[in-house]
Amino acid sequence: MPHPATKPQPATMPHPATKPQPEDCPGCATPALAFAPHDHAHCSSDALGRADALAASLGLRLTPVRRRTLEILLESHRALGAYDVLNRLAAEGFGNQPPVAYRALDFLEEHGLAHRIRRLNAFTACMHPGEAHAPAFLICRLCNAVSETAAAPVRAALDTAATTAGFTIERANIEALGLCPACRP
Amino acid sequence: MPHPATKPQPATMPHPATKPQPEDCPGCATPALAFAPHDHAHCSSDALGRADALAASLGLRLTPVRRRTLEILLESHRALGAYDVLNRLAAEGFGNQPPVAYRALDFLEEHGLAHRIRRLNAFTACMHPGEAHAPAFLICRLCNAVSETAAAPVRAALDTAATTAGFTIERANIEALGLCPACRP
DNA sequence: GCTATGAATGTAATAGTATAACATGTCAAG
DNA sequence: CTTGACATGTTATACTATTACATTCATAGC
Repeated sequence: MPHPATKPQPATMPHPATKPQPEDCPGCATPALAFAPHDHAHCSSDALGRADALAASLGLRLTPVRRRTLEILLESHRALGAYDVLNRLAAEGFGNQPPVAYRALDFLEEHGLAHRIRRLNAFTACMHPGEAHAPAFLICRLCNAVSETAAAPVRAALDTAATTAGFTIERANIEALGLCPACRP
Repeated sequence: MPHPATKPQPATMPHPATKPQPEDCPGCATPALAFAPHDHAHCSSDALGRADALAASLGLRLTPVRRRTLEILLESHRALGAYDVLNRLAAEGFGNQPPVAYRALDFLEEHGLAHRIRRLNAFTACMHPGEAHAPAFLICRLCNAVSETAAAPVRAALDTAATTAGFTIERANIEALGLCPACRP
């Protein structure tokens, strides 16, 4: 049973990052969220496991809200707005004010368990926490699918440019907007 | 007279992008805004000239609001929030509702005359409009200085990664946060 | 000239995103 | 058991951005 979670999620999942939402996008309407279909339940629990391990080894406090927030991001497997996350949390008995979501999301981001996608004002679970990686995001402008790609070479090029300017990079956001394979004409 | 505009601007200029604003940052408190001091009046009028030329050659309508918006960005030579721009425009007799600023800024961005810096929710004039270029921004987290650097190699690396994923990049935001030369310990 | 047309602007109202500030609770070290 | 650090809950508010509609302006065609 290779793709258990690959059909349209229940009614529980409204939208990635709100606005332009052609749900009928050829390949992206399939909620498999990277650009290729895959066993999401697997990669999800996998990532959660690594998050637990990372928290244990670093002494991070992956409290209930934080862990649940991460699970929510992993389950939906797409970029969620802070208020989307908040609604879910509130429905499950956690606080229902914005700081609840923002604090959890900030924590996750700070420790590399999630990423913030500024173009979408949204957050997404990191698919390989713990590994040193400079994430870059490919965002489909039609279906809003988001894919985190390895960007070591990109980051290297960026570091070179920065060094030339005497600038020291601490964090970088690399976000590309365009068309995913499924949405391309 | 090499640096005509390099002393703290009048009281007219409140702030780049609001929040964390140590004005006493060693080198960045000097309003020379790239990381090195330079003749800002020159590069500013230079950029404006190129914008005019570009508009003429492409048949763009660089109307008063739009041109003035660009001037405002160039004058301040830093990243300005939409509402910063709006306040200035309103003070000069243009409309005082958000769409006035957003429309002008969107126009400028669309035609490569300005860039949007998502990390700061701010906008900055493009320093070399017309030239095909993939801009990358270096943002100092202490003084908020923003520098646009040439990022052709960065963009090339990103394109490679995207192609591998079957993704077609149309636009990209590359933003690095860190320490500028003047703010480095 | 005169008007039809589309683009640009003005304006009001509202939606969406994020943070400050303070109170309360929890847990572990001493 | 107390202290102190961190985490959470909650209120209020600030900041960013868009929708919708009315009006004005420029231009091309008659």
